[in-house]
This record gives sequence, C-alpha cells and structure tokens, in this order.
Amino acid sequence: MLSKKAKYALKALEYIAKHNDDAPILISEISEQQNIPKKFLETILLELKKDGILQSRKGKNGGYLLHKKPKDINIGHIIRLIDGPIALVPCVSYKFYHPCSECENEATCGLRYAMQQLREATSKILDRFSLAEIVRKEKELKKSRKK
Amino acid sequence: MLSKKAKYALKALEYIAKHNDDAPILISEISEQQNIPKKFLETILLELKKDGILQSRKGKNGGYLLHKKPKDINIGHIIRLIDGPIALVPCVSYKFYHPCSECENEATCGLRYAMQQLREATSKILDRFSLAEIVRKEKELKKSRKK
DNA sequence: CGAATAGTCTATTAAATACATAGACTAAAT
DNA sequence: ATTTAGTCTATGTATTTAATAGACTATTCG
Repeated sequence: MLSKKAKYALKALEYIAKHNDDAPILISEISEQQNIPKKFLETILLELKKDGILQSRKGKNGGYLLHKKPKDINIGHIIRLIDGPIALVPCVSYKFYHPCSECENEATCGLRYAMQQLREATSKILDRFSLAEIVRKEKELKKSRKK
Repeated sequence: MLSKKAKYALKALEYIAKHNDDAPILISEISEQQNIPKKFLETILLELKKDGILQSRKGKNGGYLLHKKPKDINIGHIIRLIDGPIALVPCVSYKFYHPCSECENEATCGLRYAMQQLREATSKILDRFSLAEIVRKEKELKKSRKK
C-alpha cells in the first residue's frame, strides 16, 4: 500500500497540475481542498521541490508551481521518491537494488524470478502514467458520468 | 516491499515443497536451513496451517507437511494472507476493499484509474505463479547455470 | 523602511507496525 | 513415563509513519 505521504503527494501534485495556469498555489489552499494536514503537506511539497518537480515563491503572492510539464511527471517516480522501492524484494529493484540477506544464490532463486516478472509489469505501468494523463482521465470520467 | 514475515513464509513453503516426498519437516530444520528465527517461524507456520495450506503432526516424528498441492498454492495468496493487500490503494483492492477516506468521488478519480490498471496487472502475475512453478523454475535455473 | 505574507528548517512526539523472544501447555510416539 | 515437537499467550523492542511546534528567511506592498 501507498503511505499517506505518497498519496498526499500525488493528490497535491494533481491539484497543482489542474490549477497550474496562472498564479502560484498556496500550501494552505491545497491543504484545505484536499484534506491534507498543512504541516505535513509542507514537508511533502519541500521534498518535491528538492527533487525538481515543483518550484516555489516565498512571501506575498508566493506559493507552489510545477517545475516540469505534467506529461513529464510520472507517478512511478513520485512513489519511488516518497515511499522507496516499488519492487517487492530489494534484489530485483533497479533504483534501490540490494541483495536479500537471507538468500544464498540470487541467480538461481525461483522466487526472485517471479518477483522480477512482477517488477517488470509494475514499472511498465507506473512509468507510463503521467500527471497529465491522470488529470485527463479524471476529466474524461467526470464527463462520461454526466450523461 | 514484502515484510520479512512474508518472505520467511514463502521461503519456508518453498523448502517444504521441495522436501515434501516423505516425512514431516521440522520447524527447527527449516529455521536452520533458511536462516529464519525459529520462534518467529513457528507463528508463521501456524498461520499457514490455519489457512489450510499446511498440516502438522505433533510429537515425535512430527513436523509440517503441505496440505495442498504445490500447483494449487500461489504466491499472491500467501502475500495477501501475511501482508494484506497487494493493491497500492484500498479503493481498488478486491479482498481488502475500503474507500479512501480523503477521496470525494471514487468513480471519477484519475489516480484510482491508474491504480486499477496496476492492480490488474499485478494480480494476474501473482495469482499465476504457484509454489510448483517457483520450485520448477529454481531447478531450471540451477541446471542452466552448470553448463 | 516595516508589516504582513508565505515558504523553510530543525526538533520532537505519539501511535502503529514489524520483528522477535519467553515460557507454559498440549498431543503423540516409544 | 519420558521425550519430542507443535501450540498458545504474553511481552518486549526497534523502526517507521504521521503529525505538530516553533523559530527563521525571503518577498511583496504600502
């Protein structure tokens, strides 16, 4: 499962992406609109900024803006950034590779093979979905629901 | 990531499946061979027994045996049993469905849509891999490595 | 300039979960 | 009856997750 932190990050990004046209967006606005504890959200947005996804302005008329295009922000990246590895075992993770302490031979581990297949399929999906697509899909779903 | 508990469960089952021909297998044997803390392993095997995957005999010549055929034990089931949901958000889980507290409309949530796609792909793989296949794959990998 | 605004940084805390162990108890074999 | 081996109840410890407090810094605007 995603941590709340990761879910908050995704929700906040989605919100910013939706309102990205004009002025910077306030932490407090996102906090209220998305029901995210403000102080917690602050640390999350900072992390996203440090990663280069967001940019910020201090002082009056300040707030957060996207620093990348929505189509260049994918959810796999966000999840890895906040929650760490997506793979179920460290020995099949690209970004967080680490041998399993208990295993004697990684190359011949049957379980690892299965986990590798899973990782492959998972990454393919998560690295394909961008913020832009999430926003677009949401609009589409809302439209088709009205009819 | 899988918890250690789930990994231990999978390792232990694999070990039992490999040696399932004859006599029951001792907790202490699995513990030593697979480097799993014995007391911790006890609780894990009990859980697997209560779920109907293993059976046990007490007293001398006792130990654990499979209660289902290796081909009928799939790793998705084990992981769900020990670690809970495989889906990244509760609102797309079959077995552990629960609405996301923060979300206002599940039906039009773009993020949920992505998570649904992911869940679909993940389950397909995890519910396809059985213990039998894990064991078979391991043998195959060992063989091809010798050459 | 200086007051107000809004993000940034450091530290701490509460609660939950993961991991593990201790010890008494029960059932079966010889 | 004794030994063996799983079962049950309880407890402990460490780590992670979620959240909060408060001082600090940069920017805008009158």
